[in-house]
Amino acid sequence: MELAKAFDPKELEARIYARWVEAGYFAPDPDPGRPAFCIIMPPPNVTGDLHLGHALVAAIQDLIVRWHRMRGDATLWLPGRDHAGIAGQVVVERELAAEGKTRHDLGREAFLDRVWQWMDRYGAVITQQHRRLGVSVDWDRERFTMDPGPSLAVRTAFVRLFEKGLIYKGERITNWCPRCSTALSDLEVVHEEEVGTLTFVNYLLVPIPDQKEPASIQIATTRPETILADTGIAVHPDDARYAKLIGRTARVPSVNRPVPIVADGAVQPEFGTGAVKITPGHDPTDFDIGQRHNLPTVLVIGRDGRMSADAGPRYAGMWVTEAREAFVEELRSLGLLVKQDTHPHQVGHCVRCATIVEPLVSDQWYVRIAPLAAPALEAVRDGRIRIIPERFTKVYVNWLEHIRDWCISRQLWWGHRIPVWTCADGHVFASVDEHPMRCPTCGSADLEQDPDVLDTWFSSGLWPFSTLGWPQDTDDIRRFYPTTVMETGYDILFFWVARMIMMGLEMTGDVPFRDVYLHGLIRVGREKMSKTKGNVLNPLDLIEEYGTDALRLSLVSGTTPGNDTQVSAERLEANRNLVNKLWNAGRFVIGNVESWPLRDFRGPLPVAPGARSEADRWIVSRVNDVTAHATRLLEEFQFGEAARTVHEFLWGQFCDWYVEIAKIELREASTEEERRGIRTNLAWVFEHTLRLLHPMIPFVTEELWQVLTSFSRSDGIERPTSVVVAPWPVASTERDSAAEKRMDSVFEIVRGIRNLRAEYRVDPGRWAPAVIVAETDPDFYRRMALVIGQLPGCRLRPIEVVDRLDRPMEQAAAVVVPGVTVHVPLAGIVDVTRERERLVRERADALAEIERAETLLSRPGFVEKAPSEVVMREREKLLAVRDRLVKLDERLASFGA
RNA sequence: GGGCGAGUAGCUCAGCCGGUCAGAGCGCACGGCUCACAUCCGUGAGGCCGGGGGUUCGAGUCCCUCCUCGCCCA
Repeated sequence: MELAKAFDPKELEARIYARWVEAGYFAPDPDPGRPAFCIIMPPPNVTGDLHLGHALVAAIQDLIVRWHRMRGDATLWLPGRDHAGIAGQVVVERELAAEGKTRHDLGREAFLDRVWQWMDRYGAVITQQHRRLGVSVDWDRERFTMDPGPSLAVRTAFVRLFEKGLIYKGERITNWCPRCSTALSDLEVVHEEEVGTLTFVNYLLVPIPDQKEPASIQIATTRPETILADTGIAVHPDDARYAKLIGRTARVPSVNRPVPIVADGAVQPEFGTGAVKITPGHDPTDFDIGQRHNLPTVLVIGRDGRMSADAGPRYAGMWVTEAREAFVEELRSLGLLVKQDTHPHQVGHCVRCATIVEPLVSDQWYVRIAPLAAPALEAVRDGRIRIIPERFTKVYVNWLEHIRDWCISRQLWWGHRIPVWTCADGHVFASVDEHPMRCPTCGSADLEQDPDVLDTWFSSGLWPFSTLGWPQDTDDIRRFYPTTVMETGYDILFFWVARMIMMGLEMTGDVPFRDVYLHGLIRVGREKMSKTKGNVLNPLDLIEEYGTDALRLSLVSGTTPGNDTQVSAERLEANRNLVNKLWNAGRFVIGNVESWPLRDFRGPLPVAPGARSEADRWIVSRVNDVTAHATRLLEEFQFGEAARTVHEFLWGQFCDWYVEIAKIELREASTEEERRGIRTNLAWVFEHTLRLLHPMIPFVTEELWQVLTSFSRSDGIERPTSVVVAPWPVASTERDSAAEKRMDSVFEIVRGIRNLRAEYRVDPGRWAPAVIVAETDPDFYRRMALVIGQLPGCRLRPIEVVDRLDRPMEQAAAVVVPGVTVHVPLAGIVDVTRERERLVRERADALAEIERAETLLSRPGFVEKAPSEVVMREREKLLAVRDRLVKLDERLASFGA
């Protein structure tokens, strides 16, 4: 088998993915005995290409899903797409605009046809992109929010809420986007600080004949143009300055409307003058105050963002900002303008188009949210749903405790049409039936459906169960609901996660998922990635350049739960290198394994005891440790740490040490039996590593796994046909601490030798003789001598191993570790003065360490209060370093110091 | 105004329940084409773990406080 010298992802990714799909690995195992594991993928908006954020979702979820599949769970990862509501309509409108048309030119039906065309086209693009990312989703269960199933779920949910009285229509203050020409929910308004103007205005009071009272009251406002719609003035009830004015009547400037001065606790006495104008028609807070005091509502701004006819002929038709200036001029001419101060304040913008949102009263559909929020709070508080990282629980709770009713109607064409009809006689009813024939009240067949559509997030809220077939009682619902993990970005905790929990509990009576894992946002440089900033990295470009595995590894390994993460060329390069390292380690292993008696994936291979060197036992022990460690980290959702753990094992232990040692042992082995033992161990360890890495880097691991296992296909034993469905490794043997201790000592010696050669600038090609004085464990060092001498950077030959030094070693440098001293007589190279300096330096280090340990051990309370293992470890350390000090002093003495 | 997060080697960041946790990658310096890999190998330099106070035998790791930056909510 010839494997390319460098890993080339392009050639094999598509081939491997196609095989996976064809083999049906991504469908959940039908065996009812297996535990069910399910993730519903957050459906990407079908408005354009996938960006890196989607790639992050794919990488993390695929990691979780592949891991569970390998653990033997019946695993379902269900993919989907979202119709994107406003965003979906906007992209098509933009396309139309390029043709000089608006949606009204086409009419509702033809426009919707155009949107569907777009959705089909981009739906296919997104699917293709997901395939490139290697997602192990069950494509047969893919869902689109506008499919018949999810649409039926939407109508069903709506009707249920409607009939329970939890959906109502009302004239309420609404966030209105004049550009999108639709209502928005509170969440779709983003507040940004802008420098505005605070305008102070005098309102004349209607005089009371006998009293000498102030003639006017002064208010402050950031929106003077809405004075035209004022229907009241409010002050704080405890504000002594205005106590006497409560109940009086003031006249609205310009229009001279008489309005009451009311007391309301919502007024902030320290803001402005402490008196505020009340405009229920155009301000949410004022609307509430107006409700409390029965103030009428006047509207002076229309849905197009211009002043309406009710603003009077002088202002009608003006843009709001124009009217503001003009009206201030009028105030000035009336002598009622006091002053204007600059004033930074928060201004709401449409989340989609950044247009300034106009709060105005309009007739919209709302979900009465309190009855839904209470159980949703309870589910998280009592632990039925766990949010990871835990700190977001507080954010979630805080939001739900202060939530307002949810405006769900949108004045759009694209989306789920509100399933409410009105008959000719004015009876209003909701119906699950898409085309009800008659009014259930009067039987009239003259029905008209509400023209509006629902907020996209309404259908998203049903996603964990609408995708599984709800409201029908399907096998999937029974098996996979509640789903197991909801994995998504923390930025849609409110938009989506909270609503799924509310809707799930209301509709199904059960939580929609057990664990919510929130990942951070991808940043490029300092900034959040966004199309408007133009810093969007296209994952497909990165895949072209670095390969899918490297991209995915960069995304998961750079990740800490809930924290934002940066993607950079350096990181991608580093991970591409890691993938290539694995590839080449694979080439080495595969090149050494002609036939591999692979018996059992779960247990350790039976290996002839004589063939098992300390190195073999050490690396097996390490595998078990890293397996246990990585598994635990995955269970804790610590994906980044898990990736780093396996990385360190692969590169820092397997490649740097075990492979290098194995090369030497293979060369030096005297029997074929021994060689087979080493090769078997190499293959065993490497195969384990491939499985540990597969959820993170599926392609390269699959390719190597296939080649590696292809050697063992002729023994008639049935095995997994892919690493995708191979079992997740189980740490099956105990740590071999004796082997680990011995090998650690070898590593320390080797590092010392390398350091010594580097420091003396010994010609790298030159071989030097050495004497190993092993006071402890001399037999082991006799076995290891050839290995030590041949490891990269050592070049020691010949090596003599003795258990005590019987002659003086002059002109030699020495590496001193506990129990062992390696003398390297580098005749003519070792500079006596330098070597003495080096030893003095090391002696100082040892002394410092001794002092540290002694101080620690003698500190009052330490021995009594610290755990005994810690104390023991420190004592051992102290003994070892003392021994080292003795050896160093002996060496120094030989230099006459 | 409330809440959250971050501040650790030149850069980007890990450090879970306090006790080799002072680390990784990149960068830098020096030396190597060693039969898996120069997308590599070896060696090395570099950090009062934002400031101050406290708890503890022991604190990047817990508590308080302050400073800087970022985010969310109102």
